[in-house]
Amino acid sequence: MTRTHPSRVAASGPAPTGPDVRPLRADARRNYDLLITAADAAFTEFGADASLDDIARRANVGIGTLYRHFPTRDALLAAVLDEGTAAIVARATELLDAPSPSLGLARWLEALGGHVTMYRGLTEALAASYATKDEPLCRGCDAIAAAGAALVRRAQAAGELRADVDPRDVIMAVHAAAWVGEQTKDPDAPARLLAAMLVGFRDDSGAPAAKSRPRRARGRT
Amino acid sequence: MTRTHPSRVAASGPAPTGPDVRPLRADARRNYDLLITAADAAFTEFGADASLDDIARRANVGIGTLYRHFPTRDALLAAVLDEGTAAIVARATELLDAPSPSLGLARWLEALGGHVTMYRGLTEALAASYATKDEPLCRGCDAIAAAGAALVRRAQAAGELRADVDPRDVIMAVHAAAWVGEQTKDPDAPARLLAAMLVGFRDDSGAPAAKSRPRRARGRT
DNA sequence: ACCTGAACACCGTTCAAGT
DNA sequence: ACCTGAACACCGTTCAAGT
Repeated sequence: MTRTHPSRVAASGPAPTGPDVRPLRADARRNYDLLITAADAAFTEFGADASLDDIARRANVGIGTLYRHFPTRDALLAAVLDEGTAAIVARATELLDAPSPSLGLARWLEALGGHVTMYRGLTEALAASYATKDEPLCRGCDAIAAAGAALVRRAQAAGELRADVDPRDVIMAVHAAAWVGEQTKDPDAPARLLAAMLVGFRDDSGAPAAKSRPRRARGRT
Repeated sequence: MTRTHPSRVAASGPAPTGPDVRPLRADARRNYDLLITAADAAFTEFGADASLDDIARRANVGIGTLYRHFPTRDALLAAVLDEGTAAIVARATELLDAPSPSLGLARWLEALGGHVTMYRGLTEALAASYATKDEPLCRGCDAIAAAGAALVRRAQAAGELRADVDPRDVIMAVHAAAWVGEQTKDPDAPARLLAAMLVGFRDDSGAPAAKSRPRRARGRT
């Protein structure tokens, strides 16, 4: 039983409508679609770290075929998210016409929060790829970042947001709040924390200089 | 090469100084200590998801012995963190005497941020256990939560923090900022986000009602 | 009472063989 | 050109056999 995510756009059938639609052989195209559908179902049921073997099995496709189409998990995830990414970007341009800049921004951040929590564990994958560019998953990052930046700058121009706030911080705030939502049982915690950050981005009162010192540990490869 | 974490207390030798120190056979005790030492090294080098096999190998101990002493990864993690947890709690009682309540709180949150980033990936493990109680890793959670709550209430009593702020939200804010620090390359991002949240917790101006709707996905078991 | 390590289950990834 | 699935490497966990 897969419940539907609030931010899911009416699944208009799997469609590789990316900018790079080179022609595929008929069977390859069919397998691509089967994989997208199976992946969406598996990610929905098990989270962003669902078994790739299982996805291939659901799609009635050899595991090698999955790897041929999507050399990495992130590539598959990116493909599945394509529609949602496009929807978020479109929503941003809509909201640029909202009467209140800050409210328009808030609405968009709400939509973005829904998008990055489409699958359990997705926030983490997205945030990580957002940091280390050139990852396949970050294919839509620039578009989303640009869309968000436009809304942020509009709110800043209207004096409804501090001028020195980095638009990327605002987007990161949504990810952080979404992450909290995955960790805690309190369904309102993400909203409270995001609201607090937005107040902090708006008000000019000097915050106490609380620094957190993240550790730069060596990766395990 | 393992770098030293800023918040690491001078490693005064591995010591199971927990409240439940039932006597162990000499060899068992020795293995316990070897495992703690090896685990700390492995977690430092590879993060909180270091290979348990590798830890047992480093300790010159069978993998079964590791599981006998620490039935779960979280149990091992909790044991390794014991010293740090005690230090954080002690620091809180110290800071209850700080001249400025809000500054004392800020200093403590700084220390807490260091603690939860002792190993890469630790923030996530801690935050998750913080939500779902009774986990072994959350052995020190109550103590830390209580210590933080005292500092929060002191700041609230002094009017330096909004009265309706949940102390757990403040602690969660530190975790969220620490998580951001693990995702991004920008070393100042966690400090900026935490500062913003603290301003939001202090100021009374109604924030735009930006809600993020977390998804309650079914676990994979 | 405690230790050991083989055995099992599982997953990701590659690649030689097929069509 | 694309598909398949066996093969490999790796990891977590258990448990029968040992001391």
